[in-house]
Amino acid sequence: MAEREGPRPGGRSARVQASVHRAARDLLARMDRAEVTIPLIAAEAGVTPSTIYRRWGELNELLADVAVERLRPDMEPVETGSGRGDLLAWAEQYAEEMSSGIGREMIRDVLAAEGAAGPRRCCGYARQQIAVIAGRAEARGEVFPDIDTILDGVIAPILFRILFDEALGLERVGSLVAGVFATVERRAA
Amino acid sequence: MAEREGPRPGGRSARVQASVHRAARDLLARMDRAEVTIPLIAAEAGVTPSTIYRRWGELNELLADVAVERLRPDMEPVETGSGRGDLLAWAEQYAEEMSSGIGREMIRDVLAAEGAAGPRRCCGYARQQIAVIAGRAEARGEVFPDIDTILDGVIAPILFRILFDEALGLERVGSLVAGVFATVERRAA
DNA sequence: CTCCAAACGCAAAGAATTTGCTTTTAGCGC
DNA sequence: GCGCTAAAAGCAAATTCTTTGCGTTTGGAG
Repeated sequence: MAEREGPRPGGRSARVQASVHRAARDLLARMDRAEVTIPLIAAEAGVTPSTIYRRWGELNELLADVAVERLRPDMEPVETGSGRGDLLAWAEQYAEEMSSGIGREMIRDVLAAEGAAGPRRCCGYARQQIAVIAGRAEARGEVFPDIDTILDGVIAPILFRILFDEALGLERVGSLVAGVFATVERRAA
Repeated sequence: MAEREGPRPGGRSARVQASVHRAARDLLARMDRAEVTIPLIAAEAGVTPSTIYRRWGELNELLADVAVERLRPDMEPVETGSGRGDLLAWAEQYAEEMSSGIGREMIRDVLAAEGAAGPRRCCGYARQQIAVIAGRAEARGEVFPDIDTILDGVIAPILFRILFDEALGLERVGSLVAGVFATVERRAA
């Protein structure tokens, strides 16, 4: 589906990356995020710290890398029979995953890294999933909101509240979905 | 207006905090963000590093502290004659400030810190400013959207795009404002 | 099979962080 | 005013993390 960014699979480089990623995930699960250091991860992964420093530069970059990978959706949105139902189900699950403690931390890790590549990829993941739902809706001949409208009207508030305020409850997520549909349906009429 | 959180003004503690904040701001303006370290800030501020370590713990916390302070609005939203005009003007300025390089960095600094206190305060700043606009509109007897509606419908997309995608242009900000007004006006009719 | 470039390990040097102890300072009761 | 006290800062040693030079290993290409 998407092309890998790293080195060819199977090489030494790929093995090291995999074991470092796994070590980081394990340590994050086992101890407080503030206690995790590069030397620790290196020891857990069975490599020397300098290897990690040379590849990732600093802890934030590595953790961001790990977080982006964990944030990648591992399945297609469930089908409920209608585009609106699909979107609601997917958005509710998205909101729940993201507002969990671990989800919140992953978002922060992604945002804390240097460039904008990580956040963009995460945005791309959401866009992709919504595109799948939109495609199915279109195939059924339904009216369905523009993807950017959904990003602004549903995803943005969910993430904004998680990051800056307090996570939205499921019923508020439902209202957001209702909102983007109300606008598009009114426009279609 | 709001009570200070720090120690009493005028004490030694307050002087140290002020000089450290100023030193951090100066250094951030003068050099790359990745080059700024606690020992550097300490030297610039004329204190020992251990003072900073004891008070803030780590660089992120200090920078978040500085960023939150810089993000605090320093004036009331300008008056344009209508609530909608006020909101549009304020939102456009907000979007511009936040999407500038320095604004983006400050947001990231705030989000990178440990607790949720910093982000909440930033959200509170926006809420406060919007409340001022809403109050003026109400005094004129206008229909005006709920503050949370504006947070979700205008602020959230602005920040979401800055953080995860690409900053919105001014005309898109205008669309967002139009959107929340369309909904509330339709409801009022 | 041999060579090459990329990536890793090792270890020393350099920088940041932590910590115990001492000294300073601002506020408080007398 | 005058000490007294608790909080905060300075200092310096110990620890931990980060950077870097150099030799070695490894996987792939010719």
